[in-house]
Amino acid sequence: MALGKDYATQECSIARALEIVGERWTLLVVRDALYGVRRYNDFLVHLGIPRAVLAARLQLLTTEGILEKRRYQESPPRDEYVVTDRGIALWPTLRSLGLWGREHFSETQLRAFRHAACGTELGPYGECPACGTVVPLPDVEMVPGPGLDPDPTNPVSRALLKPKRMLEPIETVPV
Amino acid sequence: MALGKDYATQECSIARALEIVGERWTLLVVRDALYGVRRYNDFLVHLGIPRAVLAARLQLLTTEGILEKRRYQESPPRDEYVVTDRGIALWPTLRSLGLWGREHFSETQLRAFRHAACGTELGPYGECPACGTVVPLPDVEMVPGPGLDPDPTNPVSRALLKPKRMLEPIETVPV
DNA sequence: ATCCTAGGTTCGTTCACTGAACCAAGATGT
DNA sequence: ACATCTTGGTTCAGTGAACGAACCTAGGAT
Repeated sequence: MALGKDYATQECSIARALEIVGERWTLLVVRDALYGVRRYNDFLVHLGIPRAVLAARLQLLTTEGILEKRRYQESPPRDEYVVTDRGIALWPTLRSLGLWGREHFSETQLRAFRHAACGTELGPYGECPACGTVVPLPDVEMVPGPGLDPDPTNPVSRALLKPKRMLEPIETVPV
Repeated sequence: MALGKDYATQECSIARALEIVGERWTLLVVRDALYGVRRYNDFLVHLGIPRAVLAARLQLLTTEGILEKRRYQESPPRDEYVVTDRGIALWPTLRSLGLWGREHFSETQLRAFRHAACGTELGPYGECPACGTVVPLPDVEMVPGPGLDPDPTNPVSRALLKPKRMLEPIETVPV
């Protein structure tokens, strides 16, 4: 976290983690990356984040090894940001944070996460109650919940209305 | 998060959660509260946080039902901030965030968490590998790890050097 | 009468976030 | 040939939050 002083005096790995992902917007960028968002403009329209801040966050997440900048076409040269294993490792944190937000501050469920192999909704720790194992993120399927706006204006939210695997790139359909 | 605009456009319980606990310092205050820190001055010296910011965070966490302001003596009137169930519910999030920070950005283990009943170190989801159950926070014992400064200057860090139960108030010994 | 403690508030400075404008390289349309 | 569009940014003035030092208050203690 970069507001003048950091948390350096904190002898604590939570503080270390927050130095990296504790700034405003950062965790939402990672969340979107786990959802399959990869491109600058998709982050931009989905998050409603100022362009300069997005550029700074993508830069920082890349240098910290949470995202990886990767050329996906040569002409014109275009890069996408793909989440790395280090970013995927943030999934339990984001999952439990979202669970907390839903249980304490939300009325309806916005998204559900299921074990793609058997369709069972995940338990609080990301485990499949039916299979009894913790489901790796590529095997998690995200499905829209009842509280989600059925007709969002931006194409990224529309792409995220369809059930999809986590990490799989989103398919934005131009109008 | 209160920087002009909020995350209101985000239809996501992660964003809701971050509106509450996503501001700078907030999660560290909650962490300290779970560790057993309860008093204004103890938060102050342990976190090195500006006084005004601490007052604002304690206020917000209280109105959001994460901490509870409670009079602990009448003369002179003194209040302490005790973490509520809603705050305790943030433990899985903080635990996984700390685990991520340690695994990816830290060399040594700073603190270990054990099942007080059997002494077994907790697994990644806060479960006791020996007992096979998720350990409720009052039954978790925090013990200092090898990476911790053995002779910190402030009394709160000194109090946290001793193994102790989570949530139990810290015992600061005046010099 | 003075000092100390706990828990704040006030205030000027600094710094990050915001939003709008601008920029650039390559593709595409006419 | 020229303008326009798309993608992925940078620049910049204005604003609001964080910082840290100083100050304040109520009640004990010396």
